[in-house]
Amino acid sequence: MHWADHTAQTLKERGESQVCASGITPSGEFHIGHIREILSAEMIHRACLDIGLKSKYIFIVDSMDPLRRVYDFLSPSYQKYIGVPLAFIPAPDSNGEPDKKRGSYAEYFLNPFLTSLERIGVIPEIVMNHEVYAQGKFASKIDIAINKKEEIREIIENISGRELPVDWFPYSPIGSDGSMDGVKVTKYEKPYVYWIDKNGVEGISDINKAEGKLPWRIDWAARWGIHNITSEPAGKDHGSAGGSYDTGIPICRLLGSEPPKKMVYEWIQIKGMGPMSSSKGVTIGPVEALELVPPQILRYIIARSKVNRHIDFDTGDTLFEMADEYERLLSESINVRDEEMTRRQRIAKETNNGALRLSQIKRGDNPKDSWAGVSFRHLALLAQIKNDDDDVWKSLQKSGHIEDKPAKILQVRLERMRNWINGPHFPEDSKIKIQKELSTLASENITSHQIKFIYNLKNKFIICEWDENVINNQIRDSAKEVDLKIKDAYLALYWLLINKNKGPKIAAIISELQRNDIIKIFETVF
RNA sequence: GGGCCUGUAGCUUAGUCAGGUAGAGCGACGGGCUUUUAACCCGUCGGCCGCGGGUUCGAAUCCCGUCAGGCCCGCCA
Repeated sequence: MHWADHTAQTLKERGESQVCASGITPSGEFHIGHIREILSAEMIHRACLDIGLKSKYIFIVDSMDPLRRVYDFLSPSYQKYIGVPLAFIPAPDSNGEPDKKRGSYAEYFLNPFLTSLERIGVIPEIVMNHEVYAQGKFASKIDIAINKKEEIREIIENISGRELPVDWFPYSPIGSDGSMDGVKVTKYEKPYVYWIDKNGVEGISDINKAEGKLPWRIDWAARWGIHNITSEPAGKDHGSAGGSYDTGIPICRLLGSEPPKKMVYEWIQIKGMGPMSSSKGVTIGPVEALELVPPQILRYIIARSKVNRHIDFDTGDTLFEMADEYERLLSESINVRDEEMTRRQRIAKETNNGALRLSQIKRGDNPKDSWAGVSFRHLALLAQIKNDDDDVWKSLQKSGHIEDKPAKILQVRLERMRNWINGPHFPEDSKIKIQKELSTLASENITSHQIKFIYNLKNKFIICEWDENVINNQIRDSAKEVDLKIKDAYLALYWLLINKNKGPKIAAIISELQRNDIIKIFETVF
């Protein structure tokens, strides 16, 4: 069974109605790792719906979280916003300067991410945490937290092993300058928290308004109750022993609600895509990823991996493998009869089908409709040797991949493929590089017999029609005339033209190149 | 120091929760397609399931120990 389905089964025991949630702090650019946070929860949500439970998926934006430090992409003028909730800070302009016209810091980073989410079919109910505070929904939790301050302190100290300062208080009011740093609480009289900030200014915060917030560990535990969250997968940073998940569970109960069951997912790591990018520290964002990869396959990368396995995301060979695996599973699903399968094979099939189901953009879409019918590798190859899309389609018709016109999904896929090939993330090994002259490696592998063939072929190439079929016939004729095995003839051409011992149809490559260029390369042999 | 996760074929892994003859893909190799392939089809090779012990009629699976790798415990998913 797929992990999301399994989780849904477990949740069913808890009740008919589920709320799956993710929470992310919009402190900077979103990246591919956040996709796992989102999709882990969203797939559980879908799995719940699929077994007939009621479920909703909410995305809580930690807009009330303070700016921690001045990040590299921010100008030093952000210094004054440290400790200020991200919802109340202006967004940076292209120089990293605060610019009030751009809206809030939180929304500035959030919005493009939401666009990406929509493209992978994730339409969450957005909850801006600062609004929840402003609506007074945190008030009762804040009140309990303050009244049970010592119990909470004990939980955090015992479980996390961390010692809290003597003047620790389970509520951080916003000071006179907007920052929560260095604000000391002096008194609590429901619903008012009295304080004195680091500038010596005294003030009052109303717990019914967004005039302060609960510290992270309590905030998280409180929101589980406020939104009735039943499932919230968390990153391993929160999940490790003594982390915020472990303290959150008893705190949530103390605040009067039943917490979700702990679920921890592993990180996505970005594997270097070759020496160039890894040293430059290129990270890949969801927007960028979606320009290369079809949305179903991006979802599949998350769906196929168990939550506790880390994922090496890279835009090189593994992307080929995952994409082709997706295609293969789609076309395979009718292979074996169920009764002929062993228990293990059945489990594997069930899990795979679950992954495919959850990889669709819209819940309920038939996975088969996302089948392009051509492997990534093959398309990558055609895209490189055929500059015109129509020639790609012709080639696919000829090879029997498609019957007549390419489906929309295939057209889009080719477009993305061209982006990938022309961008920095395409793996070197998969690139076809046309040689300018005979390489040393090639000269070591070409025999005198093969040189005779090339000489013969050159003379034909000077006069023949420049068409793929004609060219191919010339190659075969040439080989026969000098009594060379066809296979060795092709081998010679591979070595000479792309410096490898194998490759795509060589006639296709040659026909895409200029006659004169080919002749020139040939002449470097003699 | 505390803890989590992982270790199965050259590579990526399924199977571990509910113990019952070790599955798959990629790669490699071979063959076919009377036109080559990084297309397509067929086949072959390849695993002391990290190591040692225990429980069991039976262990990749449960228990104990051990080694190796990755990661988290300073609000970065």
